[in-house]
Amino acid sequence: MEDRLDISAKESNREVLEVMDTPERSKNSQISASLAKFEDSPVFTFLNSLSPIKPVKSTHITQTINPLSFASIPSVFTSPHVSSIRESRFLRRHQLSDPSKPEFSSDDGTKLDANKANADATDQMDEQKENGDGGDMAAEPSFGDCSKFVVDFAKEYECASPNSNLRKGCDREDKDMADYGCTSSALVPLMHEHPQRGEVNIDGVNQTTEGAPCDWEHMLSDTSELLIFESPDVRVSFSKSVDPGASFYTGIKSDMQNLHLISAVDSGEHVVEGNEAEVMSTQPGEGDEVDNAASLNNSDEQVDCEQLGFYHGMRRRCLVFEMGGARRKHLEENSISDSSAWIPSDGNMASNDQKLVLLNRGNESSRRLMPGIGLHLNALATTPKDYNIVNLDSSSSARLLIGPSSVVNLHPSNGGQGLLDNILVVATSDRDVDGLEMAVEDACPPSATAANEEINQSSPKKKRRRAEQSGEGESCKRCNCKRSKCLKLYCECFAAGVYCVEPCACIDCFNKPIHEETVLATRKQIESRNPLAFAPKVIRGSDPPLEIGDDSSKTPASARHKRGCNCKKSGCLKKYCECYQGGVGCSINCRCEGCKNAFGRKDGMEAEAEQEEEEEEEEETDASEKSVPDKSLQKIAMENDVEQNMESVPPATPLRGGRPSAQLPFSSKKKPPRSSLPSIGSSSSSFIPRQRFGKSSFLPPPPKFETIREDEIPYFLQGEGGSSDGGVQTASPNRKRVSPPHNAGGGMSPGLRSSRKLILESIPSFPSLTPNQ
DNA sequence: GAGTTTGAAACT
DNA sequence: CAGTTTCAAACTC
Repeated sequence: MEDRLDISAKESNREVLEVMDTPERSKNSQISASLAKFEDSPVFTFLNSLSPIKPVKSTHITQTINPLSFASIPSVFTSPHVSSIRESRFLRRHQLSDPSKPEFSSDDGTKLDANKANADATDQMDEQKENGDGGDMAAEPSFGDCSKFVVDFAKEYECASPNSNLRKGCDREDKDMADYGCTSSALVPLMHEHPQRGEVNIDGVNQTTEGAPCDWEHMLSDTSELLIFESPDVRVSFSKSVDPGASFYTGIKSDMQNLHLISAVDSGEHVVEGNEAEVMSTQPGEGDEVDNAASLNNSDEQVDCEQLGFYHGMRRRCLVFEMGGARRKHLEENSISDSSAWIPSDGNMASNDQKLVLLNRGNESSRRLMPGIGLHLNALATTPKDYNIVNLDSSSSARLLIGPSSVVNLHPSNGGQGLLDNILVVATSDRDVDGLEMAVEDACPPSATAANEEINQSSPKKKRRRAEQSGEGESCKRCNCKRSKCLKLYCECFAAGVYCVEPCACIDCFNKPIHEETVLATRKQIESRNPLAFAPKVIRGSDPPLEIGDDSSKTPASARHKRGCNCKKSGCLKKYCECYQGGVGCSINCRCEGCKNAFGRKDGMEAEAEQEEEEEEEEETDASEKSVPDKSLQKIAMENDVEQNMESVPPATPLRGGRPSAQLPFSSKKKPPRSSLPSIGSSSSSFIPRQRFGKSSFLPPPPKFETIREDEIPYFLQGEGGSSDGGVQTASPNRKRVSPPHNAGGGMSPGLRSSRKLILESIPSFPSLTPNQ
């Protein structure tokens, strides 16, 4: 009895002494006295009799208690229920706990807090002692303290740290991490470093720092894992009550944590993250983003921060037309910075990849915005489903399928580059992403294909050769506007939604960040006139061309120019033709005459067209068409031969080779009722390859325009497109014939091609979609 | 590199 | 909405 009381009293004193001083001592003495009295009380005696633990010396206590504590622990780890309880406790503590143990954390702590914390701890211990429950109870509380530590630390930093605001960001994250130590392993060491701490806990439970520490460490380690693995709730709760931004990031973080869980070796990290999440969740505003971003990866936080800063510093060439995009952009930036940070750091490739993916996913899920059409650049082209993690093998080649159109291989060796590519790809698929592209590579146009190609060409200079080679440079917009001030769609840059850059030879250019307002205003104006003005011009259906036309095979991936061309003389065999330029075949939307598009002629050409056309148009087209087109075709054919094959696309050259006779008929005059638009349902399979290899598949012109998958088109856009298309179609002579009903598709989006679409739809492209049927 | 051709965009 | 003009890219030489 005596010993025990003494011990406890000493410990209490010690604790208090550590923090406070004289006043506490007197208090302690008083406490001791009171305890002595209490000792004599019948209740105490009774309790003692009940308690399996006998008042023994500290050494004994240690021995006895450890086992007990362990006994309790296992249950905790194994039982979800228990864990949940623990979680609740964790949370509760979090709420109730005072900012505590500053002494352990760092200099930031305040004395008062420390005292308070110690006092609490002492009290707690006393209570435990009084309860006479030296076994599980004792262990539990102490254990709770551990978690409490974590939480408190976090909280402390959040609330108590004088610098909290100022230090938001890298420093802070860094420090927090370090101080908290929050990895399980770190946490334990912390205790070691502060014997007092150990005493505190020990008092009620396990007295010494000897021997126990190991167990503790182990225990804590497990605990940390528990917290992370079994307490998703905790993380979630963290994000609550936070500003949206913070929540958002936290959420992402959670995801990331999950990912980490999968691959991470160090469980401790999770604990840290948990705390981190909490901390971050409480931070308001912009800081959150920064902090979160910085802390996306504990191990990389520092780097991330740097990266972040770096990235923020980067100039964004893309036009930001929508706020929604802005945020997303932010995220992407983060992702990029993270990834870039990872690149150098290497070892984390795997995790990095994962993170990258997560980020993207997070973006998509949380901010899938389909704002204005204007952002066509990327936004329209992306779909969550498109973000697939094909393979996250860090060791060999992590393969990420990011974005609708591209599959990128991340070879460790390739490392940075690969990652970058991925990022770029992602960017490509995302609306705001152009910013990324720009940042990394100047101003590559949205077209996924082009982007990929460009990107692959490590040298930025390569992009510029647009003038040199028609085929390639296109991806990067470089205008040469003289009179439009680059504020009209004439300007490729502007049309692409990017700012003009150095390589541009434009005169009097207003399409620069400096004139952002002007640009935005102009853009708005244009959009008001034509909502689809900035929308992707090419819609890529994922399914194989459903078009039945003879030349159907020609059209790769059933992609179509949204509006269709209006070529009269080029035979759709030159870049004058937008369809051709976009690497897609002409469709019913086209009003072209004498279409010879190597990628696919107008649909209608087939049946009806042929008949009528034969009659009407043989004359005109023959001569002219053949002359020019032939060259083009030949060229195309060659190109196709070389590069094609990537897709299942039928042999290039379809057009001429396919049916010369048909050509004539093509003349624009009549279009078959069928619509050439790709079916909505589409397996991205065909699509992806195409994208990935860009021009490879069909050849010549790398798509000049950004493309979007039809199924990805937002409703409003579809409607728009449909109407607009329809409008155009109806407007054109050809169209009139067809005049597809907007809603012909039935439930389908209004805009898409009617009749054909209907048919296509009936054929389930996606399993997921069909289930209903 | 200059000039021509072409078709989209813009305008009336 | 049709016709015309403007524009800049694509193309040719």
